[in-house]
Amino acid sequence: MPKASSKPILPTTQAPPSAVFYRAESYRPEDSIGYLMRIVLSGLAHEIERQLEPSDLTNAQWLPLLKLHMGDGGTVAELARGCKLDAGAMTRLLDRLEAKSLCRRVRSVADRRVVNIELTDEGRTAAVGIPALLSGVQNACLAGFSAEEFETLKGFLRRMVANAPTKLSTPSPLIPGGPNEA
Amino acid sequence: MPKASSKPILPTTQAPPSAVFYRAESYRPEDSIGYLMRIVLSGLAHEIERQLEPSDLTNAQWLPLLKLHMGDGGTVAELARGCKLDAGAMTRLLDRLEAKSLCRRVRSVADRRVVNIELTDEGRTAAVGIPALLSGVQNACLAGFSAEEFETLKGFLRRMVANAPTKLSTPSPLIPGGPNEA
DNA sequence: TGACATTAATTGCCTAAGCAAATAATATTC
DNA sequence: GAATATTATTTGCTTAGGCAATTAATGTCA
Repeated sequence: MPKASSKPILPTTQAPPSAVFYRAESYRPEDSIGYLMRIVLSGLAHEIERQLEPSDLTNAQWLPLLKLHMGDGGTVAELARGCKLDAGAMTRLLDRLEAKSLCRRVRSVADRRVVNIELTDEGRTAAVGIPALLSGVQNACLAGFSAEEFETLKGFLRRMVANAPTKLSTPSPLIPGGPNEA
Repeated sequence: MPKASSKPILPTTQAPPSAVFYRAESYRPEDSIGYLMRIVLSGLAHEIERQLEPSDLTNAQWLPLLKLHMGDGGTVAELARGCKLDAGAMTRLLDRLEAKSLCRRVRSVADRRVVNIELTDEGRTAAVGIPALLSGVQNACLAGFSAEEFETLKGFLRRMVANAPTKLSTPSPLIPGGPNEA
């Protein structure tokens, strides 16, 4: 028998322990920023999906569609990078978009490895409404916030992104090699 | 052929439009709080999963294990509610925990419909380290924050939770009467 | 008591995302 | 120029979550 977890979890003290806001002895999940952000995000996702219903899009599908519409990536690999998804996941996501006639695959002639993704007319129609939808949902989420609080919040979030273990955080921006040239 | 999305998305103006921080014309995904929170959360999840590796737990599995350890829910339905998961998802999650000998199912004698979930010794061993792990990861995420900024951030998040469309946000507290917002 | 409703848990079917391997096309290097 | 490396895409396997239907046990009520 493989026996799963015989040894306890190591503390692994890894990052600058500058701040000590949470302690094991008094830890309560519902006070944690992870828990709170999870609830906010799932609420946003739920509402976005609800409003997307008439256009037959899911919460996972609007981002690649929007990227395509903004001209920000036109191949599987570019879209996967832009949406921070696995290439395989993007392939299957595009399968579903293609099945709904929202986009089509066109094999590149310049480099026959790449597949260019093009929006269909239906795809364009579905895409144009997305920014308004996202704006509305997020504005509703920020009801009661002042402009200053909004800026403060974004600053906090950006600082947390910067603290993230340089993993999946941003495609390339602040990594050794070079800043965001994309 | 059903033809997916012939009609554009309706604005659906739904909530108090008190704040207008995002506009369709100038919408940029990477400035949105949803995008930023998604990056922070996925960074947290990634690091948690990395540190959970030696204990053979996944990011989806530590919460029910912790709930069980804290005595916060001992049946499938209670755990599903506490983790804001579908009952079916919880059943299968427990299948995987049970396969790793971290918990076991015990049919209740008082009400033979319910299944009581009990931690095994291995499950308890795996659970005790979780609060320290979560505290460490989230403290690292908050590196550079002052105590006051930390409180401000939590306040912002709680206000966004309250603004969420009373869906999935909190299990039941304020649903029957109506929305909690002013 | 007996028909009906409710609840708990499970299962099947779907979307979804990660990882690894396979395949095909292009680059690089000797 | 041929062997090798790299890149783009796809596919199989896994965990994961939502929704709907099913089954079993318990409550309700006329």
